[in-house]
Amino acid sequence: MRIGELATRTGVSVRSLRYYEEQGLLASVRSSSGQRHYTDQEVERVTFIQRLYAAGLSSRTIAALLPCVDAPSKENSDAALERMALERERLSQHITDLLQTRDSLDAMIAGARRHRERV
Amino acid sequence: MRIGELATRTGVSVRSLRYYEEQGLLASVRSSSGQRHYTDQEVERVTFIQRLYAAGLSSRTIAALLPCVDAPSKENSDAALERMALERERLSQHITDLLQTRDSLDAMIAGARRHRERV
DNA sequence: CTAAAACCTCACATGGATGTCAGAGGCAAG
DNA sequence: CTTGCCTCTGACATCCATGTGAGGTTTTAG
Repeated sequence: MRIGELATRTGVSVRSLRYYEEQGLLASVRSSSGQRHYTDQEVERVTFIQRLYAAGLSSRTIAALLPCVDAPSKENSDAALERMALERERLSQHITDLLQTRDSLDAMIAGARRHRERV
Repeated sequence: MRIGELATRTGVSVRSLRYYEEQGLLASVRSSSGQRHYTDQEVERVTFIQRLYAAGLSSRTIAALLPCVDAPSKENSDAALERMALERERLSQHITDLLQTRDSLDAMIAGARRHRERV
């Protein structure tokens, strides 16, 4: 498929897909005229990239991890393993924070509700 | 206390504190010479603001919610309640996504570990 | 064959929170 | 009083993912 279809399938803008390629996160096969072509596999990969972005990882970090997903090997696994564990920890901490924040929000909401009914 | 102390106590830069004030998130009492002064209360408030930032809320949104924390009233509670519920929902969704991402990361890590031991 | 739609590259713009610098004034300790 | 640190405002810089537009080629549909 071409880039437009990948974009609509993943919900990611064409611009972003090109950016991912520029950052080394996403590969494409070029037709003789220079147009990018992708396989169905890439749909999954793009959503995975999006997920990592949502987890707060930067392009650089994602670029460092992806090779390990693609082809786990001695060279990359050692360094990447550590990095993944690190990011996993950061993510866990972040989730904990967010849960706490949600509790705070809930308390705020409950407070507002109480106030409203009292009046 | 003055701004420097608030900064070190909260771990937030002086620059950011001034920015919060500019955005209407944080108030200060000015001395005759124009220096900002804060009470201990503000320490808590700053960390709360940080928490909301970490939850992905923007300054605008935070500014819209905070009045409701400060002084719940008929005027603000009605609109803010809805907004809070909305943000609460967004946050919940985000947490769900992150949990999924963490699972993916765990799978990646497990894969790398397996590979390493196999070799 | 032609027109519309999709694609290409390059480059500049945007937004949001923060960093940083300059120039000036404030305040406490020696 | 002076020295050194803190603070003030204002402005410009930065990072990063994305948007946007120009100018040009390719593909597709009629």
